[in-house]
Order: sequence, then structure tokens, then C-alpha cells
Amino acid sequence: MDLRVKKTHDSLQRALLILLNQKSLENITVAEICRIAEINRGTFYLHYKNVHGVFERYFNDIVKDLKFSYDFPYDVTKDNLSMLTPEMIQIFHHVKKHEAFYRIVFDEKTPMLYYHKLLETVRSFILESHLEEIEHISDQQLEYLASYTANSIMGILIQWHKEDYVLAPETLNKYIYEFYRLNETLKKNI
Amino acid sequence: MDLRVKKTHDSLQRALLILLNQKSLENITVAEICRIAEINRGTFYLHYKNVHGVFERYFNDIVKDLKFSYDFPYDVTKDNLSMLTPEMIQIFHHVKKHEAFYRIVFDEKTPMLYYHKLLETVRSFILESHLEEIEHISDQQLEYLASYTANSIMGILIQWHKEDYVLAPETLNKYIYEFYRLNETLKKNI
DNA sequence: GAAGTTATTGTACATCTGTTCAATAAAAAT
DNA sequence: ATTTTTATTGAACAGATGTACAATAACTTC
Repeated sequence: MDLRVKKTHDSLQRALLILLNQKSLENITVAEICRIAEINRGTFYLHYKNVHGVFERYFNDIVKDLKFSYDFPYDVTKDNLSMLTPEMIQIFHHVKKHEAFYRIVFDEKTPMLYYHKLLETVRSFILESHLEEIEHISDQQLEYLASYTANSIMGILIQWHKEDYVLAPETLNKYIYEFYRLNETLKKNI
Repeated sequence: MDLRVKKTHDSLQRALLILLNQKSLENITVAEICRIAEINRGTFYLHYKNVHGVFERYFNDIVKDLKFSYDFPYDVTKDNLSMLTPEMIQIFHHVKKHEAFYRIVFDEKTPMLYYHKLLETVRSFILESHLEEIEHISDQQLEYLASYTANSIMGILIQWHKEDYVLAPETLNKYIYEFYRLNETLKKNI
């Protein structure tokens, strides 16, 4: 790979991180990030459409980290019966690890793009490991079930974000498990 | 209320709708919307921060419509035992009714703001009507349960969006009901 | 190492942004 | 109806955006 291109990308990524310590993402301009990175503004537009382009590159690295951590089995007692197993705790640990990053992802000003990408990732985890055994369900219905299930976990993340990430990942995991069992109890009261 | 202010808001709202038929929201500039609305650009900044400000005003009207429709009981056979009752079909009907609008809300380029607001609305529906009878749950846990439950419905909406809103609201409602029952079946296989 | 290819640079341009301010027009208060 | 208050306007400003182009520098190929 061309060293010049790599240098451009690295400089811009480094400049973005510097600026994110000073101001919010939506207040960072292309001109500004180029000044810090010592990159010509014209060069910027050769590679990215806007500042979010640089952030998206950063995002892809973070999600790679999530996918990697998910490939490692977290707990031996794999509970395949629930669609929302304690396995999901890895997602909470991941978000906590990159908290500063996810504060931006869930921010009101941030485009939906990153939310969609994260949901897609969680969705693939669920499709790969938890939805195989389901019968009597159409392909299309399975797509909806995956989104339904994955996004319920995203709901936990959003609430976590709203409460400033105060709870421990283990607590969230316990919550999910209890929410799953809750259906059962309610049904028994019929 | 000052007639001049109302005229300004109305002109801008009308101009936004005209422009949305021609191009996507993120490509509409303040200068452009002011030219169409025949409003001085300085006046624009007296009322809004950017183009999204005008869209947000529009959004508030739409959500008002959702809240209104939800106040009307849709079906007499209210199933209080499930947290996700067929009552939710009203949300699907609402989104279908304002499909052109929600195509923008769920778009990748659109800020998370509208998603958060819609989630908050669905969340309030659930808290008001379905989560009262739950016992042995802390206030905080209830907050998470509400986000968890409300966002699972949002997951259906996102999938609907991804599939270009082809299915009927009734079908989605049937799906949700079946997803709820699915837990039951899986557990019996222990 | 020379020749060819490609990324980066500097400059320029029209347009947009966000803000300020005095002048004016429209509404509200008396 | 006159005065007071407030919204809108037009002009001007520094800075940002997105694009274009020729010149130059860096990398690749042979």
C-alpha cells in the first residue's frame, strides 16, 4: 500500500482524536482537522466526504474489536435456550471499554449510520449462535426476529447511555436475564 | 402569538416540504430553504439553529399524532399479560401513514435525535399501560425494562425500513405476537 | 536508475455559514 | 391614534465548503 495514503489516513485519524478531546464531533470542521493533521484540504476530499468519514474509519476498528471478542467463548455454560444469553455480557464489556467512543455513537447529533452498523453486528451474533434451532418460521420472519432481539439489547445500551454508563456490565447482564424470565412469571398469572 | 412569527414558521415548514420532494434532507441548505420561503437568512437564525430545526418542528407534529392515536383504544381484547400486545399495531399504522417521513427518520444520515424521541414515546406507552403489574423490580430496573421492551419494537420498525416497508402493519403485529410466544416454546424444549 | 504512474499540494472560485448591526416594518399596549 | 415594543430586513464580515486544475513530490515498475 502507498505510504503516502497511509500517512494521510493516520494523520487525519490522529488529528480527529486530538480534536475529540477538545470539542464534540459535530463542531469539528474539515478545515480544522486538516490544519491539525497538516494535510491539504484538497487531499482530504480525495479520501473522505466529510469529518464523519474519518470517524467511520475509527468506528470500523472498534467494531472489529467487538467481533473479535465475540469469537472468544466467554462462558462455558452456554445457555442456548434463551435468545438472550449471558453471552451478551461481552457486548456490555466492549461498550464500557470504548465508553468515550459510544458516548458519541449514541449522541443525539450523531447520524444513525453507526447505530445501524452496531445493530447489524449484534444481529449477526444472534443469527449465528441463537436462532438456528427455531422451527416453523419463515426466512422473512427470522429477519424480523433477529432485528427484534438484537435491538432489545440495543435498548439496554441506550438506557445505559442515558444514565451515563453508571452500572456495571455484570448488572446489565443480570437485568437481561431477569427480563427474559419475566415473561414466564407473567404468563403463569393467567 | 405574533402573526409575523407564525408566518415565518409556516413559510419555512412549507419550503422544507417542497425541498424534501426534490432532494434529501442533508442536502438542503439554510440559504436554499430561505430563498424558497422568501425569508431573510438572518430571520432564520433567530428561530432555528439549522435545517434540522425546521424538521424537528415537523417531527413534533407527527409524534403528537402518534400520541393521539394511542389514546384511542384500538382493540377491546386488551391482553395485559404480554408486554407487547396487539395494541402496538397502532404504531405500525402510524409509521405506515407517515412512511415518507419515517424513511428520513431511520435514514443513515439522519441524527439520532428523532430515533431517541420516538423511542421515548413508545417507551412511555409501555410504561403507562403494560408495566404496572410487575413486582419485585427496582425502579432502575424498570427503566431498563421499558427501554428494552420499547426498543425491541423499534427493531421491528428498523427491519421494516430496511425492507422498504413492504409488509402490512397487521403482519408485523402478528410477528410480534409470535415472537412473544416463541420464548415459551423454546423453554418447553429443556 | 530512469520512466511512468499516482498522491499531494497550492491556488482559485462560487457558494454557504453563523454572526453583527442599524434601519424598517409590523404588531401590541396605552 | 399614538407610542412602545418586537420581528424582519439588508448589508457586511470572517471563515468553511466542495470542486477544479496545473505543478510537484513520492511511489511503483521495468
